[in-house]
Amino acid sequence: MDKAEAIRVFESLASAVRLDVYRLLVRQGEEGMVAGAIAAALDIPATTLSFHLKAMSHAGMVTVAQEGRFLRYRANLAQMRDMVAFLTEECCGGQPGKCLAPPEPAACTPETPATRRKG
Amino acid sequence: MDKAEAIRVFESLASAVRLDVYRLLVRQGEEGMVAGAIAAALDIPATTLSFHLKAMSHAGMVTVAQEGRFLRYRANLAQMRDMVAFLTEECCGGQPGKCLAPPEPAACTPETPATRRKG
DNA sequence: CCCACCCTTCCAGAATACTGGAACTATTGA
DNA sequence: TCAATAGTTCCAGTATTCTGGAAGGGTGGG
Repeated sequence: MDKAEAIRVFESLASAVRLDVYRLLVRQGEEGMVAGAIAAALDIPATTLSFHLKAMSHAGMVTVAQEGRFLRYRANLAQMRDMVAFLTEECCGGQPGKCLAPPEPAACTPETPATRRKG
Repeated sequence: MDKAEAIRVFESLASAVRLDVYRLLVRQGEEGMVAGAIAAALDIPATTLSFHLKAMSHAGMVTVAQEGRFLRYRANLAQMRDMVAFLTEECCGGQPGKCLAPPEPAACTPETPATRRKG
């Protein structure tokens, strides 16, 4: 991820509407959501939502797939992880010792039991 | 970190100027930088820089300490970690299995126990 | 084909953010 | 106290983004 893309990612999350959309899609997981359903769930006019979805899609934070007349949007978690890696890189590159500690990846614990720790 | 604070954090990183300032401060580490030095390094007018530093400070992304006539700014890495935790929480809360895998904390290798908890 | 439907793009007005010169406050040194 | 320095706030002009109605492009059912 380069600087320009990182900026687009941050812009994708830097407003209440966009953060709401993103969080909604994250909660939906793989199922994602059709544009109209997002608009209904968040009570946003279609044009306004489309404006934001376009920006988020351009930033790679969401993916879009056509299903007949519908457009299904999904959160792209890989892009978020890349963004975190970008920030970590920023940090560690100059000051390894002062970098982010691996704080608690256990909050997530996807499938590696080795990463488990105290609750 | 609540939603409003998260938005401020993202706004702090969503422009080239601010991202440049933040990265510069990260590279400086604990030493930080005085406002005038930042302005000189990045070739930004004092007023413009002050505008952005205020926003970043309000978001908690940088800290400021007075040293005589000077104001020394430092990147607040703890806030960035909290932001990452906020995003992770978003993700894991609804879909633990599909959450961010612990990608490679080894890229950092902090191993300083002092950096474990946030200050 | 034709229409209903879903969503997007177009566009203009509103709102917000950015920029930087001038003035101001705070601190230091003489 | 006075002058110089560091940085901020004030303020205006400029630029950018956001908003949502109207119109347009695809898609599927009849």
